[in-house]
Amino acid sequence: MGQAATIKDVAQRAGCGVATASRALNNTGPTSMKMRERVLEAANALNFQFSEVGRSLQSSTTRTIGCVVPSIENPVYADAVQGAQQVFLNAGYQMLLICTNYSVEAEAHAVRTLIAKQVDGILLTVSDAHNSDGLDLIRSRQLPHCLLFNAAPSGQTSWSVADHAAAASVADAFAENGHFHTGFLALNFLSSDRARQRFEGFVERCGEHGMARPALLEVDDDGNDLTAHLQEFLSDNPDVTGLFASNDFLALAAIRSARELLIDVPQDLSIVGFDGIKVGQLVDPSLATIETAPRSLGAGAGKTILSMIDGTVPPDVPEKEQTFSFRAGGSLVPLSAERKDDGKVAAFPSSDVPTRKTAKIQQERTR
Amino acid sequence: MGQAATIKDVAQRAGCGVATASRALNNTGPTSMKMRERVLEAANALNFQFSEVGRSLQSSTTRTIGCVVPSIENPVYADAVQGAQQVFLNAGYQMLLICTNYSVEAEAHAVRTLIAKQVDGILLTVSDAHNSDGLDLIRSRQLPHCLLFNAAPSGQTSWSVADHAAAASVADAFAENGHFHTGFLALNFLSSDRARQRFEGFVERCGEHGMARPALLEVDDDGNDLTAHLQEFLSDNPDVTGLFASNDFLALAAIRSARELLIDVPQDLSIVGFDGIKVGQLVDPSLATIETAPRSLGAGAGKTILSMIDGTVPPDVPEKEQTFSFRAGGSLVPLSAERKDDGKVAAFPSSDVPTRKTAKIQQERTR
DNA sequence: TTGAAAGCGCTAACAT
DNA sequence: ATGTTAGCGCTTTCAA
Repeated sequence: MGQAATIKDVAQRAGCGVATASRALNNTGPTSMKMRERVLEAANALNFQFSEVGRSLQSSTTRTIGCVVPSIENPVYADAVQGAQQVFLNAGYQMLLICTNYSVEAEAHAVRTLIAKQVDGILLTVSDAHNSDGLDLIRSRQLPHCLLFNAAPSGQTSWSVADHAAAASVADAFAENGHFHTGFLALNFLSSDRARQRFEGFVERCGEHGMARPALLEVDDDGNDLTAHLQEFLSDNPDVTGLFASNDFLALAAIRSARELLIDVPQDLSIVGFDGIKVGQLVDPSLATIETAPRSLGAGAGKTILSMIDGTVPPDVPEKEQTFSFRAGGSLVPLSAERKDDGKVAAFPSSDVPTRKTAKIQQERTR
Repeated sequence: MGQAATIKDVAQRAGCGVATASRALNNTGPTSMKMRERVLEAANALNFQFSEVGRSLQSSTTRTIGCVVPSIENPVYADAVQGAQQVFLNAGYQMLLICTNYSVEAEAHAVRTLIAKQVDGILLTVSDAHNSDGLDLIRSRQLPHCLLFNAAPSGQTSWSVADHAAAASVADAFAENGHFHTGFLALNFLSSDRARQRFEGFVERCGEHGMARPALLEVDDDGNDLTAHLQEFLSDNPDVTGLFASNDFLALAAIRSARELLIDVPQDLSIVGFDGIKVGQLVDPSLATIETAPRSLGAGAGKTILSMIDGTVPPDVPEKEQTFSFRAGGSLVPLSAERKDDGKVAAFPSSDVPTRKTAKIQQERTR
């Protein structure tokens, strides 16, 4: 096979015009049995394949959908992307994937690229859905699009986890287990509106439970020296008995770091994650976490885009409460009697007043 | 912004011919300062963006590369894909991603689709590199391509782990630790030439060490009832003290299953994985495994494709020995004295003759 | 039932 | 320095 055959070659070999060849190959318009066979045979002989580029130019449609996510190294995005990709494939669409590495500039650039490529729609997760150049660009072009993981600003569809409510349910879990002094561990806090939502939801519900205001432990690097940060954090906040990590990887890393510091999880410190990645159930102690369904979200968002493109009725987004569920695990246990202090604290303003703590705890943490 | 502006619109507004507009916008060919400015301004005013489809049709190049992998739910592929994507992006190429879910039919279909989309190259992992319709299709079109993870059939470039050698080094590790009766745990054995390579390499080296022929435990489902399979396997092969899983997820699942069966890992059963995924180091016991660098493989394969496209000299593929390294971990320890039997066994043929075992072990396994 | 031709957006060869 | 035009592969009028 030398150069790729075009429809012209097929027509020539079949001894007919290109229009006839097109009609025969596409089953569009009338064709005599005889002609049809000759064309099909010619196409076969030449190993003919349509060029989608030519088709796209003339139809101004590419059957391609762009997908922009921060990183598929995070299984949450990977699963979502794959869910969407599957939906697209079944509908005869292909997916152009761009990872932004949590950079807003990359987001905007990605969108520009996708627009240039004439994608029929864009599926994307942005850093901040309320302030995104990428999104603005898409809107100005009125391109079919759907947010994924980001809560939609207003009236727009998006497939996302109810981060605020989910995080609140973690506060509930801590409260039920007697943990009133908690911490929130976050990575990429600034580059993820999801993490911020989770923090807010967590803080708010903690307040409603009369718990101390969660202390924030923010790490920027890849969590390599998390151990040092955690140690400092715990010595700064000796009352903390429960830690909520903004994702499961961080939670797992925190468990490891705690182990290094000879802090027993869950006896000395309970830890809860977020996302519900597979390995969370394989480890010991198993990870208490918020279980989410990234693959379904991706698939749903994919279907939404497709329906925007062909004008059919879009699938219903799940109810807020359906987007997550608390999953119990060995990493969260009731506060042991010896670690209990006087329980609930006063209102938030006074929450940073140190509460009583036993010598034993101090010892355990510093040995 | 209503309909997307074309270069014609820009030319019209700038009061010049399309060629001039094209030259000005692309910095190709001569243009007077005055014209250039007017064109740029017009383009700006109209929010003009080139249509890559038009460009592609005329240049018969799409600056798009196809990527076909089994599934990005597996972090190994996800990392590789992201590594490649990054390389492509830096070179101004986009990536069309198709996941095959380990189906060979999907592989061929994906390749056909990518050819129709006129991709400039294809990066792919196939089920069996020595018998792949997808690969044949690509070859018949003489499309630039590069295998990823698959060992290349002959003379072809591929970026892959030296599975055979890596698996052999696992046999070494077991031997060093006194484990002479081992098992091999595999998933998707039939749909992955990698898994088969690993098995072969492992078996071969075990033979060289005078170890018993590894018993094969193959699971087809998603490893949900792995526990039952493992139990049966261990009671069928009571001598086995070391288990080599064909990937880290399986290894982790095996550890969990062992725990359910009240088998202590690593005291009663040592386990080694493959891939070196991140969480392996976060769990307890940490996972002994073969560490690989999927991201680098993806990036390397990406660079190879790009160099094939623009005719530059391709990067060197790493030496076999550089593609992996054994990573020690808590899941593999020396065989405890009480579990030791008479050590080395005879030659392979007689390896299925049951060897002596202490009552204690039996008891531990069945309690 | 078939074919000729226009045109999708762009670039490049050629002419001015 | 600039404009005109052909042509990339395809579909779709419009005529025949």
